[in-house]
Amino acid sequence: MPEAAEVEIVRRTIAPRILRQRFERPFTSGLPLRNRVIPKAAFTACTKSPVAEVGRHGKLLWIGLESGAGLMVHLGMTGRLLVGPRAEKRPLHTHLELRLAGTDDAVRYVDPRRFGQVIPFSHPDALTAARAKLGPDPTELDDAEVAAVLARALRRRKRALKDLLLDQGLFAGVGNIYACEALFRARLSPFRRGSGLSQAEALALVEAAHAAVAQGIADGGTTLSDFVDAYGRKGGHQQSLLVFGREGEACPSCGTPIQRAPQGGRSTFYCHPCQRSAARGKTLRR
DNA sequence: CCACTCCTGCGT
DNA sequence: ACGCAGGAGTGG
Repeated sequence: MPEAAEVEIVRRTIAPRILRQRFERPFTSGLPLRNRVIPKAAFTACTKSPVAEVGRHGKLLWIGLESGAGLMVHLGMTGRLLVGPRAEKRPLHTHLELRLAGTDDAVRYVDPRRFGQVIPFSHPDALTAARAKLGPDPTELDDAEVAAVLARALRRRKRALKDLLLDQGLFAGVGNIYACEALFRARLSPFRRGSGLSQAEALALVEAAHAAVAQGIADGGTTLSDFVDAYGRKGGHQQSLLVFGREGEACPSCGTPIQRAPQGGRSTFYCHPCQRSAARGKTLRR
């Protein structure tokens, strides 16, 4: 559900509510997240010092404490990070609750499918290690140097552009929605190989990924069914999606019906005429 | 590259 | 009843 834009909205809405606050009295559901059960005791280090930072890199969100300990959060498909009155009924599928000391509020991690993760850490090295596996975040792709490096990296890979966009080691935070949107914006076929791109095309794709995610953030994120910010409010970008989820609808550019095709086990939405394979460009199917 | 896994919920 | 879902990992 959440890609970089949605996670950024969560970060922005939760940060002012928890910065300088201290957690206490963790509650855990005891159910595994991504097949792992985290014992409640593992969260006690998170109750010793106040929140110093709420950060994000791609889809990875973290809450850093003054002590250097903290929590990494990955929302998976259906994860929500909510803040609100602890007197309110705990939502179904709440797997972690941390009360905010001296207030009536609590932070809750809610995740029906349990594909997400909440990982406590006691030293910031753990965070550094996790971030080291990620490529640049789309929000930093307006940096000309970062964009050029990434464009060159794209041209060295043989995989299909759609797969490359979903590779978190290349574009941290681009998921299925924004990958489709970026390819449409750049007018590139999802099935083309990275190695077939010209430098200009590769750069256009990087810029399109940046623009697509930036628009998603400006619109408060995309809510297809699950996404909400830390206050439980839905996003608005689903109204402005150009191709994602619009199979059969008219392409906003040429009017041809949008196509859907399986790719890498997931759905790719695109406009066939607008996103042509280059005349000589090798395509992976289609 | 694909198939399959982890889960719940929703729309047809 | 079945297919599909914004993610990510594994194993072939």
